[in-house]
Amino acid sequence: MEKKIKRNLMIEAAFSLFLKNGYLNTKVIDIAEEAGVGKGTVYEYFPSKELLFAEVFRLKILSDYGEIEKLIRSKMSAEKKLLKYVAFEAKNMKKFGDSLHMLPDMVMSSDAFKNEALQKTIYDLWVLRFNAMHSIIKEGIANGEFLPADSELVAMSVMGSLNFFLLFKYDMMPKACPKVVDAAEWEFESFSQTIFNGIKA
Amino acid sequence: MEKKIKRNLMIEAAFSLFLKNGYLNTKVIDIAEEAGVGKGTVYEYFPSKELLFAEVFRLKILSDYGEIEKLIRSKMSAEKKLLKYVAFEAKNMKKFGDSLHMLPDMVMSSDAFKNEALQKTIYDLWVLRFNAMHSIIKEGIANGEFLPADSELVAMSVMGSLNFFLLFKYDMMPKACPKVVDAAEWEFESFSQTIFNGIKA
Amino acid sequence: MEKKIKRNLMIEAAFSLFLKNGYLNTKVIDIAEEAGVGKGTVYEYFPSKELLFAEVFRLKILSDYGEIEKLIRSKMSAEKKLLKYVAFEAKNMKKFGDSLHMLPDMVMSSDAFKNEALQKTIYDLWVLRFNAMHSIIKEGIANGEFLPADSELVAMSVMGSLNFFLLFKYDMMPKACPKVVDAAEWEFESFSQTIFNGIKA
Amino acid sequence: MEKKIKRNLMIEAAFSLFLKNGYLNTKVIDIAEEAGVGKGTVYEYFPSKELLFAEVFRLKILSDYGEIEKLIRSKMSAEKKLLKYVAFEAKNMKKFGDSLHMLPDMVMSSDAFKNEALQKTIYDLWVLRFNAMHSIIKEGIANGEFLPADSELVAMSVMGSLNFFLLFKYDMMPKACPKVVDAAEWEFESFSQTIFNGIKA
DNA sequence: TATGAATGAGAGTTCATTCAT
DNA sequence: TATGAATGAACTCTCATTCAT
Repeated sequence: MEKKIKRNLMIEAAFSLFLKNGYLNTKVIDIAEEAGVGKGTVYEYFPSKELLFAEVFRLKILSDYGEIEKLIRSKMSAEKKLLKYVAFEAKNMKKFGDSLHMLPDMVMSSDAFKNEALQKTIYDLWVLRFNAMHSIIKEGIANGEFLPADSELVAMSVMGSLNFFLLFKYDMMPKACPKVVDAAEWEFESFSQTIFNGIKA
Repeated sequence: MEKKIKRNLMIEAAFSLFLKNGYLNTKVIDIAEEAGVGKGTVYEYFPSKELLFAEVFRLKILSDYGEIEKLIRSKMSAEKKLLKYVAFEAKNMKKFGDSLHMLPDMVMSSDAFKNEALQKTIYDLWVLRFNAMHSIIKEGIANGEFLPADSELVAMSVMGSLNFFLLFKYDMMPKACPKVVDAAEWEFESFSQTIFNGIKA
Repeated sequence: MEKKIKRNLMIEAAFSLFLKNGYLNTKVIDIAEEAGVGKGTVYEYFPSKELLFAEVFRLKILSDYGEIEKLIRSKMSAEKKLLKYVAFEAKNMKKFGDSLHMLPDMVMSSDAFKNEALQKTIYDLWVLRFNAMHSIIKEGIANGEFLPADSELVAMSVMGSLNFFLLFKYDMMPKACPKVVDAAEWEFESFSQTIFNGIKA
Repeated sequence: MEKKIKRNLMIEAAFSLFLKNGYLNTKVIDIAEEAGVGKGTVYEYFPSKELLFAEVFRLKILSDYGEIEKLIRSKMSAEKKLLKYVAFEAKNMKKFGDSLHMLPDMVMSSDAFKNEALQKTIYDLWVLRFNAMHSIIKEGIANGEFLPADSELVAMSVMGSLNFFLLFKYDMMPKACPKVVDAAEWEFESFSQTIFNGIKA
């Protein structure tokens, strides 16, 4: 039990530091100190910094997506599911708060990662999310809620739209062009309308 | 003239290596050797590896966006402009071929970059693209082609959709789930339909 | 304890090499090898080569000057104090033996040093020595042992005389004009006579 | 003739920069630019940076000491000669103005210099100065102006006193302890009194 | 089990000097 | 003769990982 606690301490420390400073700018010694353990101890629990990242990624990011499974299997309408999914992703983003340095490492496999398994893990998140979105879309098309179309294509389009909306809102825009974000108090519902109705008059 | 040629040689060498192996995995000596010059020569032309990247970014990525200005000012319908813009971005993606290791560095400012000017430059590309999309959308809404809505929100949504579509198609999906991509011969027109008409029946 | 020993090993190695070859001609790897440790180890104990020098300077040069305080506060006559001080400086010089390459770095802040704190430390030694000399002279003038005069001026004059005498005897002359030194077996007492009595008949 | 001018331009540029920034912090390209010539041109006139320094040293520092010869051979009293010599050295110091970074390189052979001939040249200046002082002292003792003593020892003592007085006043003290210098408007005559009369009451 | 001292491969950068033009 | 583009040896410092205690 003690062991589990110490392991968790390190996961949390790593998560917090990766988030705040990014993977490259977080040193193993920083993690050890933040967790209140010795540097060597990190290597008792994780084979390398990279695999520690993999574990952080799995536990702090991937794990949340368990909820999605339930959402997919629930009895709501596809539209309702889509709205819930959007809310879920928005919630995920928000929990990172202002420390989004990790995002690039999280959403795309940085070339700082040499470990192929880790690269795969990161890409797997995309598959997982894509599959979730895809099944909602497929269901909506099948039951007539959504316009008939290539479901994979639509899923990709919607997911892309969603992801960039979030990324833009929380990461890029604040850095690139702070004014835009402050000015617009975009609502997710409003965002959803565009998805649902398209842009054409 | 000679000097311009040698400079170009280095830019091309760097671009090619950054693209293939990523920024971190490309050493200055690699670039020098690829360009057929001495290591010191690289520093005669560029003050640092980071600023060489900045120049590669500016010349190989940003420069193409000059075309966009013309597109925006042309007399086409907003819908036509949007389709052209989508085609333009798709063409850009394609030119990277199969070597997309640089993409993460390109689309998001890697935490390997300490130079703030460089970080800004990368974010600026987002602003540039966003502004292009935004003016198309605004124009379409103004002339009744597009549904009335918050133009910034719609622009973001469409751009996100487009970007992820491209990124997915060319970078992530091939790695994460090769089958999906090979199977579906997604057409950009088809993609555009979803954007224009939404998904709701 | 072990740690103190290893630190000392490095200080001694650095001191010996700086002394023999000078600061610039001593590489960090040389110090590490001389101390029998790895290159990285040097950086575990000292933040930079320059700050290692600062530490060597502090421990091997500055520390000795603690004795001076005691001398100043003792109950001897000013003349006796002055003689003791001269002997003290001579002893310091002698301990460098024949390896005096470090002297220029020690007596004047080399332009190889960028660290301002280090430059200050080196200059501070001059202040320390000046102050010691100055208080001896002031005391001597006050109690009538020495001729009334501007005490700072006299202190500077005496100290300069002393320093160059030592420097000449041990560093410059042997290189510039070996014969002079070998021929003359200058005595410090004899030197002191000139200081005390002046040169005028 | 043209050639002589260009050579001089470089000497002056080098002198000025060595003086302001020190030998190590002056790059060959800086000298070339300051002199308004190409970098390669420097090497047409001087075999190396080090030997350029040697030339600067010879022309800008050593050359002045030609005057001394005349002083020595003149018919003044030894005391008068000594006073003149002190004034001469003071004048030399003053001409460096506030840019005294070069002093350490000038007065002691920096370990940045590998060239033995250069090291010898620098030490030779000491010999030259020592010999000048020595012959004045010897003369003074011989004709009864000065107290009988070991002339070499006295020469060394006086020269040291003088040198440090100047060095202290112009280089060290301003950096180490600016107040002392500003406060005391030391006069050279006053300094000479200490030399002549000693300090003993 | 926990530690942190020790390690050294590896990378970016500098700059005196060379040499083709 | 004058140039400045090209060079690469050399050096400091970083930090993930190891391993003796």
